[in-house]
Amino acid sequence: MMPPSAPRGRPRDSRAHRAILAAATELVTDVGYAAASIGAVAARAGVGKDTVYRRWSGKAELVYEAVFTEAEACPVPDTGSLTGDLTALLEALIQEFSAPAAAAALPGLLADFAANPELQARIRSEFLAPAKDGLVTVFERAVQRGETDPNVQVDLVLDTLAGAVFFHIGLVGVQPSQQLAAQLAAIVGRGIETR
Amino acid sequence: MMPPSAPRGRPRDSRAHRAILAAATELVTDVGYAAASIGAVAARAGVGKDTVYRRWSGKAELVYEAVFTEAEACPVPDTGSLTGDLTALLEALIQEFSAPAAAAALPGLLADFAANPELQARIRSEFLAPAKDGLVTVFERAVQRGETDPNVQVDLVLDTLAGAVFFHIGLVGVQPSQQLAAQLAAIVGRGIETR
Amino acid sequence: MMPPSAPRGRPRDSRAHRAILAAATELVTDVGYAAASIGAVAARAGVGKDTVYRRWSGKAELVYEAVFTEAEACPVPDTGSLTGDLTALLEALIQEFSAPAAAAALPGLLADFAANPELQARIRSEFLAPAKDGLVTVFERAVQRGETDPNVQVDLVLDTLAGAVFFHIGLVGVQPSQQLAAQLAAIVGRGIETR
Amino acid sequence: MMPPSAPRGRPRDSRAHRAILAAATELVTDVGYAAASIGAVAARAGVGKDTVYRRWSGKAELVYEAVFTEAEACPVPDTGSLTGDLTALLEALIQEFSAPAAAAALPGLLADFAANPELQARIRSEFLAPAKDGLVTVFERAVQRGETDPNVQVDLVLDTLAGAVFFHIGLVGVQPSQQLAAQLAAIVGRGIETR
DNA sequence: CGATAAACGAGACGGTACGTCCAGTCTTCCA
DNA sequence: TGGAAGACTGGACGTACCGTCTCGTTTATCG
Repeated sequence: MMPPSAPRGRPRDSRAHRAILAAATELVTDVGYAAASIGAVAARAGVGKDTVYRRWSGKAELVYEAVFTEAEACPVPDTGSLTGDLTALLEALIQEFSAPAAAAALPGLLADFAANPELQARIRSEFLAPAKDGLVTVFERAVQRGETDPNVQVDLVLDTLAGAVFFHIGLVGVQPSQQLAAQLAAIVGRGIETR
Repeated sequence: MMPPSAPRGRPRDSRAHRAILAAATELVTDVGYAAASIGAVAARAGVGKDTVYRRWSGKAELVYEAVFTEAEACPVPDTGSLTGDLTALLEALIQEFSAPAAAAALPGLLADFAANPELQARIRSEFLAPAKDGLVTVFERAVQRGETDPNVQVDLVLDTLAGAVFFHIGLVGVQPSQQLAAQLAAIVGRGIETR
Repeated sequence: MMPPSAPRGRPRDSRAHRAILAAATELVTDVGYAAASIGAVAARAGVGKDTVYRRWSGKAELVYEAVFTEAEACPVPDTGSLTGDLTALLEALIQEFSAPAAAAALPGLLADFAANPELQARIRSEFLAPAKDGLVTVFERAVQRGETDPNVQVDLVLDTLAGAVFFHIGLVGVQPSQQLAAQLAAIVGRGIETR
Repeated sequence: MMPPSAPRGRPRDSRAHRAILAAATELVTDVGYAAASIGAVAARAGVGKDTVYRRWSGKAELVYEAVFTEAEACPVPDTGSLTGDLTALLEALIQEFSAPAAAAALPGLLADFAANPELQARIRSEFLAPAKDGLVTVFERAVQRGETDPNVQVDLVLDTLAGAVFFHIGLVGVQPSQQLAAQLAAIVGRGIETR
């Protein structure tokens, strides 16, 4: 096993790292994803452009990390019912997507990810991974309770929930109502219940 | 009131109009939405840039019209059951979204629409309008059959269906399976059925 | 014969052309050749960088045209003696080389020309062409007067005179004295006289 | 007076010194002066950039030392005639200037020296110093022989000879002919002879 | 002998300029 | 007047160097 190779040369400055992420978040929130250029992020962070490109290969990767890596560590909900669990999951998803920076970044960010085959693969494997983990756990419990049967298509349900929230909030620009999570959970939950 | 105003001077050339739309469709399909510039569209159409800007105010409007105005005139399905009708609607939607030009254009196009308040309003009023009309009719019939109750939130269901298809095809890049429409219709249809 | 081909499209703006040349001359005089960037020239001229690159392919070409194209149209001197004619030619050369913009530009400019094979050819054919024409005429008259013989190596003499002036003024940075032209003319003139 | 002060700390590595000079010479010969960056020299020498900057303050100083410090120790010629001595001096100068590394470096190197007041002073005091010493000696002998008179302007003759060779070889790119030294010596020698 | 100090390789740092591309507008000639 | 051509200003792109700095490591002298 290769050890992480002796780290030679001057180590990267973590203050610069954080300053860039903060600047990216602010800039996207202020002027939008399309108008936020890497040069402007670097300038606001008080950093050279190379220092940005050394860490991220483009705007999409940078903004993704800046906006969607607060690792919310939200515990998988366990309300006792499938619909209740889905509602809780959706509430977290809605909150994440409707945060100012996220709402400003999402459409352009997803477009850039979708346009690049290498990044496209990361949409499922990183973007949706936490949600999927939660969803799998919730389904396992529901199967044990007999609420649903084991061969539910988790990926399809995940795309449906994420797509619904993204379209509703990110594109159509609707201010998410209090009941949104419950309403979506009701539709999808009942749609996959046994019987 | 001004009558349609005596069309003074040389009338616009409809061949140019069609050439531009065709060039836009080809270019988006070939190089993607982001890399398709207005200058390149004009050059491929054998047209000056101004001739494009005189008719459309930007890439988003142009590509929207080029890719999504084949007026599919598809009649509202009437299969006798809510799930059947939804399946038919979804099949049309999936076919539309997975056409080469549409798949290439959608993410970037929606991002540009979402970023511009003026265009954002048109996502619902134009993009989704035909689908919504069909959905309303289908629901009316389902209410008459007693399959569902009258206060279904059409817009929410519409966002869910469109979002699911967009995420599945446009972003994650999944080749749409034969059963996709039926599977989605089953989930959502059962989710809004009475009882 | 191809006519200059119908000049289609918007013609180039001669005001921009002149503004760029003026800005280049000023900037070279102010900050020196090395520190004068094309971007700075464009900015000072109130012009986009493309407008510069559309006309000149690099800093060397631009500065050459800006600094050395005042077509001095100085008539070939005819003082009656070889040494007198050479003195007059050298006075013109010294005046040209010691103008502020020229003195600031020359070393770097010649270095850039020398480094590029394509430009290197132009040093003789353009830079030194007017001086060479004058020198040839002066020699013809001297031959007729019997002062020198016909097989003088004009190019070598030209390199010697230009090199001497360039080294003295351009490199060593000596303020050219009043007698410089006469002194050089005396050395070189006597060196090529018959007997 | 401070003695050379006990040299504390690790002494400089003379292998690195030589490796840098060799790398600089190679690089200038291979890619030219302008394209030879300090970073590239350091990399080729297997050395950190600081190790270069610790010894030389810039590319000009480094390349000057790399290319023009073979201290050729050529003895002042003594052929018995002014023209003969000049020919010998010029042959040495031509050989020095037309060596591959020197020819590649000269124009850019002189431009950098000329652009920096501090370095400009060194052109005469270092670059031309050996040649000047020889020239002075040659002139002293010529005066003793009665070939020329004592108030010859050595500096001007030096600039003329060096300028002629530089222009002929360095800029115009002429392959130096066998007779070049003799021809130049003939012109300048006769030009400063008594009578 | 251990402390101290400088040089070393590597490479990250804030900057500046590069030359290209595109946006959206303007200006010319031709039909 | 419409249209093709193409020049216009402005600005972002991603790359390359600049000269400085900060690491961990090595090699010397000095107390």
